[in-house]
Amino acid sequence: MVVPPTTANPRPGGRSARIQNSVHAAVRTLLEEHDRAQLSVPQIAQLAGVTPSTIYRRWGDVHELLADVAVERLRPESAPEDTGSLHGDLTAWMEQFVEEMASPEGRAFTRDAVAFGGAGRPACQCAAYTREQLDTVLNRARDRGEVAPAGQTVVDHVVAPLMYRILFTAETPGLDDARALVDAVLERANAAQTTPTAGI
Amino acid sequence: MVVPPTTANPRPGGRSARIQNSVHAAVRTLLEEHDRAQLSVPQIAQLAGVTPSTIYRRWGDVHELLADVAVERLRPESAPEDTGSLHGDLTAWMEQFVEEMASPEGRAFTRDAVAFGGAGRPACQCAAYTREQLDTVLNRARDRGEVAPAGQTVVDHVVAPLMYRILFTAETPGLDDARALVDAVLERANAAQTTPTAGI
DNA sequence: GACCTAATGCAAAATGTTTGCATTAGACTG
DNA sequence: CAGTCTAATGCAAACATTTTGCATTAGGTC
Repeated sequence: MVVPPTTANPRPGGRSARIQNSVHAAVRTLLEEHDRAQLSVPQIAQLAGVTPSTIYRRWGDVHELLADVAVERLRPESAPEDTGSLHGDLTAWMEQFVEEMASPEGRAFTRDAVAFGGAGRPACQCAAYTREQLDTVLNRARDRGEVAPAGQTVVDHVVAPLMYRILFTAETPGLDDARALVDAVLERANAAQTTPTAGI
Repeated sequence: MVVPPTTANPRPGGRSARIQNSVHAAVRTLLEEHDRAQLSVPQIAQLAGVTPSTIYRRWGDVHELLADVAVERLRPESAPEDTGSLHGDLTAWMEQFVEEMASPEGRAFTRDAVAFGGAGRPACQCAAYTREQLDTVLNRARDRGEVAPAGQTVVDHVVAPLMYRILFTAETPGLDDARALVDAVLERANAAQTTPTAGI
């Protein structure tokens, strides 16, 4: 195996794209019923109507294919909703995020994305999606004149704790966890603004 | 495949233990030179001096074996060092933690542990190790009469942000990142103690 | 419309995985 | 300490998956 091109699609218009869609669809279908552990390339190939060797050549192995499907699945479909305030926007977005990620399917897809970390691509892509959505919310707030924490701060103290629970513990974070973390980070941002350079 | 017993060892005294050690050692050896992707069970079996079927029966597949090795590798070897103060203890421990986890090998082992999440065992075990070490440090501080944040708080706001960077981004968190997060969480704990029920 | 490249299908070869059965290590009992 | 019993291992054959060379085809380019 050399370097499988994965998602990058040199000929997006034609057969390659059709096959990619077909294979992705087959994987999603099979995942609904079968366990991940007993998901085979020949099986996927048959449902997708392609030869196994095609899958091996394009994706390398099942895990890279799963990671590819996971990234597609975890890509946000729309911009975060505008509720009129930072607190509202962030709460709404994080609630949706947790609901999506903490579900059994979300957890599994996230693990798929993390697991194949060769060059760190799939997981990085997911983190980039998240960061993009957050920055949209935060910039919108700044445009309104609200005080907004840095994007990195929100990732560190809201997203990261939730993802840690999802990946490393058996517990399922709930909407209330998300809300509490959002409240805390915004409270701190406001406190820091009210008392600038608090330490000196 | 039914339910591979994995690490649980009904007969810890004898041959089973020898074989487990031998196989683990073989995996660690092979990982030093070969890429994870081209690591095969027959190869491991040969180096360990066992039959492939033994590995399949005990571990199920390569990934579960890798996860098993990862958990062993990520198990702390000793109690956190006592530097005389919470700030010192926590800083020292987190520095060591980051150094261990952010290295290429640490990242890879962590991914292995997270990837095989069937019942969530391997990753949970790692999180439990971390929590245990943290609680040791925090309880030690409380015994000294120091103000210490809750273990969950430290996990959420120090460990989680670091792990998020390790798993989801290309960046390598440094010792300074760890120190900054520790400083911040302790500062907040002290502030909360100084001004109890700040909100009311 | 003719050419050119890269992706696909096909089939054979190589490799990896599973399984039934015999054997052995080690635990337990008296 | 010997006898017995259980579960783990080895072995080898059956089975499945993965790789690879070659012919073909889709689709982009001039």
